[in-house]
Amino acid sequence: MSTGATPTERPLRRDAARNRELLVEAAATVFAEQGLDAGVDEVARVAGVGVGTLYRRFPTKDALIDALVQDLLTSVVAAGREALARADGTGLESFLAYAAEHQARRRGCLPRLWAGDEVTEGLRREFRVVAAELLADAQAHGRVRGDLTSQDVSVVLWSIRGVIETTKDVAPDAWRRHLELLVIGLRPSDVRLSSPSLTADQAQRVTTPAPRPR
Amino acid sequence: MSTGATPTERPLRRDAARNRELLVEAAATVFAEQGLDAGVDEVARVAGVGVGTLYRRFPTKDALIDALVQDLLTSVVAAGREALARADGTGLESFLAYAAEHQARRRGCLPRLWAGDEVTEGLRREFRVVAAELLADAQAHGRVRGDLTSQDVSVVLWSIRGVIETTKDVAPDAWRRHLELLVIGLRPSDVRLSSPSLTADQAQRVTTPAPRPR
DNA sequence: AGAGAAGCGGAGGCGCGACTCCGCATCCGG
DNA sequence: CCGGATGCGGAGTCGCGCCTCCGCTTCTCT
Repeated sequence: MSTGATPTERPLRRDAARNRELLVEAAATVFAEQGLDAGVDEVARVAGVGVGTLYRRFPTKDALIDALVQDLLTSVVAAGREALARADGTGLESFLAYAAEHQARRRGCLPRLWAGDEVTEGLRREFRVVAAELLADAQAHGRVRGDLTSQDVSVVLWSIRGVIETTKDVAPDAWRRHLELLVIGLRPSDVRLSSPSLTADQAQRVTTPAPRPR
Repeated sequence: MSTGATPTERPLRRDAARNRELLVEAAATVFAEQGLDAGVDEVARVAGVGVGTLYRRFPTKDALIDALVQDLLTSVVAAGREALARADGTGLESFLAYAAEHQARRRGCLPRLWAGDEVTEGLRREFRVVAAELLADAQAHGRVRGDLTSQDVSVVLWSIRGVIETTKDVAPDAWRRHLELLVIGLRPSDVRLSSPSLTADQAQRVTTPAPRPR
């Protein structure tokens, strides 16, 4: 605990704070439009600041991307907690919709959303916890199959990611119908599943690749 | 017609033909393990040839990737035709399984599978045709919802892509269970879908981005 | 077996993109 | 209203990865 990681280190001058916002916003836009290998200079240009400014606030391009990932994961986890509070079995479904919606909005950082980096790993852990609780709630109310695991919930979002990344700007809403079909598939049914779920261990390792190759 | 594009231009010396094979194989491996921005030199190294050899056979890195895409699309389309020949309504399901399986095997080129390049666009067109016919067959036998469109079939594969890319080496089979759930969702049901399908036009534009930006 | 075509390797060139540096501008407490 | 601290910009550096080039090797046809 103590003075964790993200907390305020010092107030940051007013203009500087504003520039930070501009940068994050610009990064979201640029990466969404051109993919993660858009140039850093382009992000700075769109934000209307110099590259120097960018690098003073984010020591590295990766750090900038991580900021986007943090934004996204934070609001998704928060939404999950909220949905969970209803405790009426409908939380899981609306959570999936919410999470999908936000993945679409912040599609720029999707390739890094589930792919490692210890900074954001804590948030992903929280995500897993919330997902498990939402699933338990939905199962308790008989709204989804009993043989689902919390890993299956993650997989749903990974699949939505595929749809979003493929349909990109042409049809930014294509994921909606897909999610509807998928949710129907999650409902209790007498069809047995023959393939095993991911284990909790595997699901965790998916989000934290090996040591430090990249 | 005439002497199309892919057909034999000249027999190619035996060792050269073998090297070409080695290169494609190496590319599949390397790109699968390290992603598409693995170095060209690495591919050559794994294939056991020099970069010069690689570039004599494939004028550009993109051309090498396209070769992988062609491989994949060709066998998927072929499998689709075969499944269609059964004409008993089960073709769609086994086609999806087959296509998913092959996407997993050739996961190195997934980011380019559905993303433009006029060379492979012809194959994607064939894919769309086969998918539509398989869907019609399945619907005629009452095995899937009547309100599905052939675009929905494509979307299923795009979503599988997301699962494969995310679970990568940790759990290369994770997509199986997901596909099972998805297929259940495709079955006829009394739940109405509230989101519209992609239009045929949109689905086509997804696979052929703008002019020549990139 | 010999000749010439076809193929091979890998050292470098070249361009692009992440990051650094430092003289100048802007903010804000007294 | 002034001075020092904080922040800014963008030209330049550096490394990396795609691709070229050319002297040598290997195949194949007679």
